[in-house]
Amino acid sequence: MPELPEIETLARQIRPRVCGLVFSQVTMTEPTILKTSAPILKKELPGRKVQTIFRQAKFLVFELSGKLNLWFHLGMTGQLFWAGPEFPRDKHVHAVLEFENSPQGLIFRDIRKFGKIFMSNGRADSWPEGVKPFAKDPLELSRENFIEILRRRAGKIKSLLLNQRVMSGLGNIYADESLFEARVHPRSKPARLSAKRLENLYFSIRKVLELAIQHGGSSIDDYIHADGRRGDFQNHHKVYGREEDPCIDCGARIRRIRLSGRSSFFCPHCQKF
DNA sequence: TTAGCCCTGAGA
DNA sequence: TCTCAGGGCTAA
Repeated sequence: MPELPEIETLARQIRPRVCGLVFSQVTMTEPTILKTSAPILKKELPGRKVQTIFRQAKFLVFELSGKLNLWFHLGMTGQLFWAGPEFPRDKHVHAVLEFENSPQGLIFRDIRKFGKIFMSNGRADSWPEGVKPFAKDPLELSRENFIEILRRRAGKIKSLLLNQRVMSGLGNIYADESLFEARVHPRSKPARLSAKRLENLYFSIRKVLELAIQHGGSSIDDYIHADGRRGDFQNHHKVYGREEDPCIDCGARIRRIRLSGRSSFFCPHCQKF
């Protein structure tokens, strides 16, 4: 569930706390989370300084001294937060990253274990081995690029928005919210939508993402901030999770359909093909 | 393009 | 005990 706004929020919160710190000790208890061997990570991280932290697609990337980079993907239920030794190490805590001269460290906790930690060498923006590069996100894309990318694809608009090789950053929640904002039906085919409507969708996506970042993301089940607080944007969802509720615009009942194996919430009256 | 898989907790 | 939630990968 952590999508672009949630990862961006985390990056902004973790950056001022962690940049400049030097890793001291690393504890890994769940091998499936780690896409780099635990012994290598335990050996490589201590002594390295965190230089920058940024978001790339739905990944949180730490650029370290000595041309080493640490990539986090939170999957569905992943949490990365700043806590001291008093925080209970329950069975869902899979990694603890500690720093020199700091009583607090970073805890990686993930109930469903869809999250992953990767390591890469060289430039911070070069993708880790074994990860097929993700596409640009809608905040990076120009309006012209956005329209061109969608127009040359077959398939339904919602499925394309969820496909991280088409564009990255959107997940089920923000795809539904953006399509509602643009009044576009999730089963629409982009090739059949006018340039004007695609342009409208482009600006709707950016508006929804930026508003969600301002609200610190959405906390539905597990997503929390680096300090343990929750995001607020779930209170502003207009269609996601609102099946049978009245549309805030026209009063029609919000419907739910299955698309790409995911629930899609939309207003059958407002959202047109 | 779609189905199934990974995974766990919540709710029926 | 069964079903559902879904990010991203793989196989058909």
